[in-house]
Amino acid sequence: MVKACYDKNGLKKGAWSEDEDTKLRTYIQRYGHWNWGLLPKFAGVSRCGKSCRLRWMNYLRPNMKHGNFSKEEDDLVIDLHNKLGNKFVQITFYVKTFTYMHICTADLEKKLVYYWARSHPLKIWLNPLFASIENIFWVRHCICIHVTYKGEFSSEAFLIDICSFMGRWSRIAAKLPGRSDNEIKNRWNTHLKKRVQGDQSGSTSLGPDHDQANPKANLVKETYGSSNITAPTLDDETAGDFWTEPFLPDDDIFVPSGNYLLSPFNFEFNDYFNCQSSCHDVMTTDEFLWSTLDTYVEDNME
DNA sequence: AAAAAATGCAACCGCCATTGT
DNA sequence: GACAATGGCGGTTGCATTTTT
Repeated sequence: MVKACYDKNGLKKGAWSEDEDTKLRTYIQRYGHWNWGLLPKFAGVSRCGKSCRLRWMNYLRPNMKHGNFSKEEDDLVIDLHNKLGNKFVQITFYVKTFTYMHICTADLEKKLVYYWARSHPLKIWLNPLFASIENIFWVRHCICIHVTYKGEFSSEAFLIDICSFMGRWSRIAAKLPGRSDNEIKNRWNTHLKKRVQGDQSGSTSLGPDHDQANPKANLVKETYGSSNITAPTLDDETAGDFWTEPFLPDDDIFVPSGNYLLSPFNFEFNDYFNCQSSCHDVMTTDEFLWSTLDTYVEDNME
């Protein structure tokens, strides 16, 4: 029997009872979770909002799986953990906030882009003599930046995946339906970490350039590989200026033409720099980009 | 059978990001 | 820009359960 304990505000802590679960589940299914801070009071649960949120997200949500992980799930967690080992905070494209505030046409888009960019300042490395930003807008969880190259009459669209900024466990959980980030984290810490360490003992899976003290540097290496592209850094003093150097490699291997789907943090992007020819098709899926845009328009236009 | 140790996992805590004013 | 409220994440803890001695 779990002993009930209470915090200084008289709110219950510790394991949830069936009665509490029922109250919380019933309330959220009927009214949704509009405000976690106020919800417990309305749901009749003597818990803090954070505790309610955690209980819902990790246990009470519909379609949550419980119990043992299948081998496929374990393998997927290991694989994704290997790829997403460090939380991705590397920003590849930068745009100075005010620069595009007037470019956005719809107020909603402006607001969304503004709030996102305030915390994740973007900067695109463009030379105004050669290119200009045509439009910036919101497409589901992505920001789409449409650039036109002057003189060449060509343009391309950069689609930046905001999910790239989610935490590691959340990103893994997104690939495992029915599993919460907390559950996956526990699974990793209690089982999979040992399994992986056992597999790796005596051999290192990290590259010779891997710098254990500097994961960010590794990420840059992994992202840009051995190409001549200069990875912009958040610490760069010049990063405050919009009109900086063009985001182009020193050689002519990577010359943008046509419309590219560039999601700087997904695996296709990384692979692209490592094996440009074989991944070219993935990168030039115009159809995907424009069908996504069509969906966005359908969803948001009268 | 009982005690000790190990394990697993739900829940908590603190920090930081996000959003509103 | 400053501040406050809220939300989300990662690391950790505490306790129930299982395994070992």
